[in-house]
Amino acid sequence: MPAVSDCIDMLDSETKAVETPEDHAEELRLWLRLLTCTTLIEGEVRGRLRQRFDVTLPRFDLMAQLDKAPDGMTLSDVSKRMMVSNGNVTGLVERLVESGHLDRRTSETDRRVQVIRLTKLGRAEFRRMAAEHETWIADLFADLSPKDVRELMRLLAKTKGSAQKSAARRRP
Amino acid sequence: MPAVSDCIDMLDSETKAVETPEDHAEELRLWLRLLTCTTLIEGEVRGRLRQRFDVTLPRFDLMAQLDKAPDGMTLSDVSKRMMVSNGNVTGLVERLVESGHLDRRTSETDRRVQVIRLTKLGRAEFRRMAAEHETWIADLFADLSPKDVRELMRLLAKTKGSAQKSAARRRP
DNA sequence: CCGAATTGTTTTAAGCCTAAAATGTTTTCC
DNA sequence: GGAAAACATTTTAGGCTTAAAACAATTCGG
Repeated sequence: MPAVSDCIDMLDSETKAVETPEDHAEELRLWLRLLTCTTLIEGEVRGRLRQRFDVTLPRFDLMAQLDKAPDGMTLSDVSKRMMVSNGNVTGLVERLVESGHLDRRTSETDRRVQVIRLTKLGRAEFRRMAAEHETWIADLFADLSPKDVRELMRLLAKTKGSAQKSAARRRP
Repeated sequence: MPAVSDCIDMLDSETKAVETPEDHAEELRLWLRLLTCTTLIEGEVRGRLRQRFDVTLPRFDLMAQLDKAPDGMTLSDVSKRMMVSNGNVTGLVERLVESGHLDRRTSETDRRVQVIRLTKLGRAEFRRMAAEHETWIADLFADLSPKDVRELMRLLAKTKGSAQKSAARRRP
């Protein structure tokens, strides 16, 4: 049987007339668990990349973006895709050009734009790492059934949508 | 109708006699989506903390750990809980002691150990931030029904367990 | 009891990351 | 055409983060 205060809360939330301090402990716990999972997996992948290939995770991520774009990408594109700041990409690219994994040139048609591509070396090294990386991920998620995976995909898609809407509300 | 190669794969995966290159594209997509969700929410929370309270996310996270431990924690405890390196905590604590949010003292019984606590100021400021933080999280997850939340919690618990097992397999 | 592991923390070196300001380029629109 | 807005990138200053090595204190096993 619901307590009186619960009924009042329900009325409030329906009428939206009064703001009562609502309980969001469940969402908070969900967020912490989501963060834990990501941190756990990310740390594991970071460590394996370092041990097996002596490469950092951000470098790998950047190369992964470029592998999907044979014609190259602009720094802005990369920055949006990776959801990191512009300045971050500048430095990352600098180091990867230095090590011979990336090729960088100024666009012919718009001199503001820098187009970057994987070099032959970069692509070869990335493919080699990516193949192994995929097995790590499979292993990390090994306990999930195909149905679990589908269901998680669905719920995370909903989560992503929800978060994007919330972000847009703040920064329209 | 399944292709012949699929049947062969299924036999292989049952008998475990032959290693065939299996397809783990779904798990990979799941991992990328998980990472996207976390990055999205984390970035949003980071920005709001900075705008509203001029505090960084790591500082907030550290204070959150200490708020749950009135008797204080050792640096190692904090490091494990936050899943970050020891050296990271050292610097973070340094800055928070400097700003008057934390109190740090050497343990009486074990002179290796540093025990840190929130100061009165630290606790007050944290509580103020935490209250608002909770509403942000609620808003970010607003599109999820209570059932969605429960289901996500369950699947992420399973994911966490799976990842921990996988990590333990590599580093026993 | 004492040397050897173990544990807790700090230091070091390098890289990652952000927000904000600065720089150079293109587009817009009067 | 030219000023103003928008865009792409870099720079700056500061903080975060890691792995590995160094240091300090305790515990363990003989």
